[in-house]
Amino acid sequence: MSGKERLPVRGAQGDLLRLVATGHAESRAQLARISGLAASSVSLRVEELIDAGLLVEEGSGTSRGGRRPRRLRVSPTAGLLAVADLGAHHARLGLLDLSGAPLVVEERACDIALGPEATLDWMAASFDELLLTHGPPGVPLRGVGTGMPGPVDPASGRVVSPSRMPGWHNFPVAEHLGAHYDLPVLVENDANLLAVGEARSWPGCDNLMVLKAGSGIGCGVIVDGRLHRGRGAAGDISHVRVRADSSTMCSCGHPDCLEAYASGAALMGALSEFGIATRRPGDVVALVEDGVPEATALVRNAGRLIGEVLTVLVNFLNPDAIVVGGSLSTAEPLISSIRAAVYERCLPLATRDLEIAVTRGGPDAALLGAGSLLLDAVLG
Amino acid sequence: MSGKERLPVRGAQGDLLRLVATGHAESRAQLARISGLAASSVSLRVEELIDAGLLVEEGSGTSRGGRRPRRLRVSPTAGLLAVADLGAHHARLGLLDLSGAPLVVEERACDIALGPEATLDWMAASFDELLLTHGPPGVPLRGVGTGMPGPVDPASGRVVSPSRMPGWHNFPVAEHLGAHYDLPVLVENDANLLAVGEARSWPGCDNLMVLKAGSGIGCGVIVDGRLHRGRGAAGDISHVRVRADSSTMCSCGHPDCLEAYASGAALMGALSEFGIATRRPGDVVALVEDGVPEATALVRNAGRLIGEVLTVLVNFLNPDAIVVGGSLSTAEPLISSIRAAVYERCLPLATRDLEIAVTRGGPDAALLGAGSLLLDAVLG
DNA sequence: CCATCTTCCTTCGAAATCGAAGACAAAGCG
DNA sequence: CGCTTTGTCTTCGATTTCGAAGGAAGATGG
Repeated sequence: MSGKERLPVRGAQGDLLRLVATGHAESRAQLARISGLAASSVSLRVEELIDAGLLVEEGSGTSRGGRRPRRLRVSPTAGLLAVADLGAHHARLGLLDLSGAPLVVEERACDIALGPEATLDWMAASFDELLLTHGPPGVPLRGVGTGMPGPVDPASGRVVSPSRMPGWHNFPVAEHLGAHYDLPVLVENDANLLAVGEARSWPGCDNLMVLKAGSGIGCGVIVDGRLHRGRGAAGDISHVRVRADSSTMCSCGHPDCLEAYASGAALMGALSEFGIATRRPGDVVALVEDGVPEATALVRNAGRLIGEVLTVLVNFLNPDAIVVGGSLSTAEPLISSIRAAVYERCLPLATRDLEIAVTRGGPDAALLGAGSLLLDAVLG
Repeated sequence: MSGKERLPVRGAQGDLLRLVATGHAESRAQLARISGLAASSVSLRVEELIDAGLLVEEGSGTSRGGRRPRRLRVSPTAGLLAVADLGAHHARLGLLDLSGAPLVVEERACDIALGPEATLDWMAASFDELLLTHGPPGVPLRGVGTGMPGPVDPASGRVVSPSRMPGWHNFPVAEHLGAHYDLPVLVENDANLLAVGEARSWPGCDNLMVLKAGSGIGCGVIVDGRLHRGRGAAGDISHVRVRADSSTMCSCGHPDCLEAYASGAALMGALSEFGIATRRPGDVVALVEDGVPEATALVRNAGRLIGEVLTVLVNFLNPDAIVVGGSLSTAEPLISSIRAAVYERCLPLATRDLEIAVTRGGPDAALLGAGSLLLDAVLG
């Protein structure tokens, strides 16, 4: 593997490179405006970055009434990032260039129940394979990152108290991956990565709640443009008590958690009581689209419960938008019931300019989020 | 009035002065560490600030094994801030020096129902009086700030849709005060000011929820060390739906809002149905301390309801601490029921290091918060 | 086509910042 | 006491950044 050399950027150069890489700026003038540096300083540093082969000039942008800007891009040869989004039974793996744009993305079957060592070694092998088949020769790997379907302590890179990951509790994921690669390693909760990825598609929205509705219910929170982690566990909404007709026990030991009614797993369980078999949350969406009334009713109820929980959070956080992602997000009744509940019950002041919408970032949003966070680590 | 001259600080000088003023640093070495500037640059700028009469050296600090730092303080002659915390029937008014330390604080009766013009003119007159009687001669006023018992749009300085402030909707408070003083003017929600003030007493806690339990229920949110405003309305928890035995309509038009059960006003109303008359939320606390069972039961129930709402927010925001302030905060049963509800129902991961405590900042915390935010405006 | 405007980018001297080296001042310890 | 350790603060030359001015390149509008 060719690529243990550190990126030769520091200080202002790193800032500028990051701004271009993350898509916040694509001309010298924009860089000057956003970074706060003087235009002359920007020109100097950009010159150096181009000489170092990290940036390239590529065509010119559009202008309304002035000289066209010379568009800047991160050089395709500047480096690669290997990123993954690990799910219970499958993982998305990809290579990104240093602008965070994907070169390859593949979805592969896997099984996290095999335990951390087996899964992470499989992941590393998959990365190596991707690099071999799709990595441009001579372009070094600069960082590795992955999302986990459970709580992560980002400082130590460990998974903590995951509910659906037997054998993973307290396993040092970052350290284990770091043994394969002597590079910056990022380990983060999957909903958080989704949130960071989505944030790129919502310019101007500095405060976002990004719901991931799949087998479980996760939520990533963007405050002031940055991922909010709290003490490491922020974003949990799945164990909020909801007002339900019946009374169901959640795996956490409390009754009537949101997760016990509105998660994909809960919906699948409820459907099986009607004698309807499903294998994954996406099957529930298919049933809804086919007009199966039991499925529609269940999804609608799930949306209402989620919406009622969001009500509290919307009044409290007053975000710019709520974004719904995850495999259940394509179920139209889910999002419309969420909308109805939120708009009905929240303060007008909080919903005045609130947008509630499905993912804009596409299926690779979480991978892009991983790239975005990794860039911060790589461009120190 | 002596004092329309701008503070002659800009750029790095302002940053350094702000760090000393807010108490984040009190020596050159600390300034260098926190600001990120080189020690030599810090020394240069500090020299200039001392020459300009804005900083003074005062004694020396403590050291464990090295030369003692020369302690820096903002000069008492650098300027004054006039701050107020407006309540429904009384206001606290004070003068602070530029380190945010109070020179005088007074509590005076007033009535916001008289309308914005009368109230704000009264406030300005009170400020002038304080300056005349307590302001050191020759020390200029640098900024004016006030807290409002209702939602505030901080950008425009207007009060929006206040529930208990007839005649104030959309009134340009900042502009009106600005007509008296040609100075930076700050207008902010009272719970937000309390939160900022409290944050000074919770070093190391970057994420705080500060509850203000008085006639109403407000909440200020500190995320990443800074006040979170969202789109301007963040922090509302009073109109969350709670699980109550009966069904009560709230003034906002929805049933079973937290405010309808747990606010000081609601408690007073409930007590009057028992034939117990109270005039202010503090009277309820006195009844509790006297062991009046109806009062204790009501307060305990209020705490439980508040705690259940906080449950959701704690899991979501994962803060370092919940601070309870406001006139009801001294009622012991309130805080213990809040604690019980939160610790019982929240995720262990979220409550592991969570502290739930009453105000540390004392009665002037909101004024200190106003000072803190004003400093940011003054030391631009 | 030409004057005019806007925006982008560079040039160059002035100013701010950095960083390494060292002076200064105390605490800890034999 | 002297010696080491730790930490604070200043000096000074090298580097970086700033900002004003102007050149470059295109849009706009007669």
